Amino acid sequence: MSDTITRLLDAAETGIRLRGYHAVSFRDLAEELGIKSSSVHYYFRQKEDLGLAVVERYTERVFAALTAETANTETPIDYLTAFVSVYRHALKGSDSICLCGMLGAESAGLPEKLAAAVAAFFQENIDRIAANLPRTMPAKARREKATHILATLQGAMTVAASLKSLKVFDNEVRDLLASAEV
Amino acid sequence: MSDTITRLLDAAETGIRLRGYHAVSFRDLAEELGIKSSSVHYYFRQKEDLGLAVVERYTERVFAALTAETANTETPIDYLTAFVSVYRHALKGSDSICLCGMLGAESAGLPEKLAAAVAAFFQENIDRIAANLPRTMPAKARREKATHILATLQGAMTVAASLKSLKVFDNEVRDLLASAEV
DNA sequence: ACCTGTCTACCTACTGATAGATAGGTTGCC
DNA sequence: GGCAACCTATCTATCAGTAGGTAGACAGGT
Repeated sequence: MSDTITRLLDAAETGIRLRGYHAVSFRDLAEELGIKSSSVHYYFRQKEDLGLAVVERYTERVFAALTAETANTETPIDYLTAFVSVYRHALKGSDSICLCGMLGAESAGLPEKLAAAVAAFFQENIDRIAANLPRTMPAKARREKATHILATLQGAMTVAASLKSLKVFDNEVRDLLASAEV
Repeated sequence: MSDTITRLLDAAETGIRLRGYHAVSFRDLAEELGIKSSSVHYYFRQKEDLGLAVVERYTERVFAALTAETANTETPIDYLTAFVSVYRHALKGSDSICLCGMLGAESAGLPEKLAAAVAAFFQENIDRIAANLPRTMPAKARREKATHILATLQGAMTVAASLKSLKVFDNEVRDLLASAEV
């Protein structure tokens, strides 16, 4: 993948995660990269294409990290701990919330395909968590618990970002893990 | 308060909660009301002023509802149940997330005062919840638990909105209340 | 000769914002 | 009572700036 595309995706991702989809413009991205906005259109015909590419790359990256981090976990609690640490790492590194946490909030104002990609990201997260909850729980309960865990994670990032406190996120997560010790 | 101001605040609040601050424009608001965008500026000199007014009114309304709903609760679990139902009601009525859930996510891209007002809203929520957790818990633990509850609530709304499922929110909340029975 | 990546130059639509006009209502004073 | 002054709520017209998007030229590498 060309360097410009990577830099473009990086800048767009950062912008969306910090300020939202509608606050990111081709001109700003171009300026950040030292090129012209028409050159951005060379790579991404429409803004929607760029947004889709950002979500796609993000989804792949997160799931790759999730797969790697949780590879050697044995108990549900180990799995969750590893799972959560992936998100914490993301929050810590960039001081911004989950890309899909932002886009999920904005979803009513997004192009349909983009909103669908975000929903798919959430669903996949839920499925993965559910699959690693104790086998003793009924499938439905696992799904619901998994949704709860994802929602808490997303909400923790939002509240932590607003209150500008990474500690808020950590406390969240501790509570989450404690309550998961079924 | 003049009818136009009320309608303006209503339209702005709906727009922000559905699509975000940056996706709301004076022209769209004006058109919705059947007036000109310059007339919107008559009431709110700058967009920031409008945003501030929306947050202010929302804050007052939510806390008034919270105060009323939780007035006759006795146990912490009763309090939390009532607390959560205020948010559920809001979600159900409008199919949109908490105003401050949206603005909190966008906070890095908002005028400073607006971001501060949103943070204050979160803090007040946390304080109220914490004050109604069991007295047996140490103050610090109560603060953290309260933050956890608020974050879950906010996250549940975001995920529910993206997956277009009110049920997601209900499952969240059930889990939340279950885990709160200390 | 073609392809890649970038540029200049431009378009239309929309942004938040301002100036100045207007019509109608209210107030205060002689 | 009548009139001047002011206020309210709206308008028209306009601004500079920015949005996303397009067409066509051009340089360099294959």
